[in-house]
Amino acid sequence: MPELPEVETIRRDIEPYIKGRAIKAVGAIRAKNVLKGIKAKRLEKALKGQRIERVERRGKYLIFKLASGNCLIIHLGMTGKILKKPDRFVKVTFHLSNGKSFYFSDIRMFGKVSFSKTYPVLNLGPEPLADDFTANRLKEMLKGRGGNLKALLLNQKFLAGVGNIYASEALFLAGINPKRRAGSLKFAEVKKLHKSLREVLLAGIKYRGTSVSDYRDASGRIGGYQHRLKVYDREGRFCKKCRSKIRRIVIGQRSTFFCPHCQS
DNA sequence: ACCTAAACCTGGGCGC
DNA sequence: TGCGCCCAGGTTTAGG
Repeated sequence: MPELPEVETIRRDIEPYIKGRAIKAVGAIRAKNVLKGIKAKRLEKALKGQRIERVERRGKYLIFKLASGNCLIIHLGMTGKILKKPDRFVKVTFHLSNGKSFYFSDIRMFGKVSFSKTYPVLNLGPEPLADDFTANRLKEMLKGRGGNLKALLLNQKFLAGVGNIYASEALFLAGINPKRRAGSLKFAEVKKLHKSLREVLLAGIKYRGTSVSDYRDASGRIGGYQHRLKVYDREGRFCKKCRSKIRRIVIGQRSTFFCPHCQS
């Protein structure tokens, strides 16, 4: 489910709700599959009494920074949610010192909850919305890459936070065919792609994420960007620019949507 | 480096 | 109603 804009929306929802509060207790229900590198008992022991200083996002990861320097790390996978009110798929419950709680819920259990004594090393590419991600930097990153461009945009070690929806949308906005070789882009195209990536991610945040199926914010509400998608999930429908039919192809086992006319 | 397939899971939608 | 497919915002691993 959640790509950079969805994770950022959740981060902004949850930080003021939990900031400065201590974790009083941790509950785990059928959570074995979502706890990575730590068992429920040890996680509770490690977190108990710790004050949450801030919530950061790196790529698609949420990093809950604790006053001790320890970190709670959550990746939402495909269907993971952070909720202020529980639903029937809650796997881990975090009870806070003020009597409130927040919940990690996940139907498919591709999400992961982990703990680190220090700030985690996540091995991710640059943050697309950071100032140091420039068109020139993207040009250098693409140089000599022989693989498929759209597949590369989904590679978190290449660029952090872009997922299947925003990759298709950015390529449409840039007018670039998803089947292109990554290293074949001319600088004018690199500049367009750079701008488009930032534009679609910022718009995704502005409209509080894309709910084509499971995504919900921390209050359980749907996002708004699904109404603004230009190509994703629009196979067979008319391109909003040129009225051609949007096509769906598969690249690297993932659905990829594009306009064959605007992205020739 | 790069590609493919499969695996991890559950639930919803659709055709029959 | 029900069964059997197919699909899904992600990541990892194995093998070629």
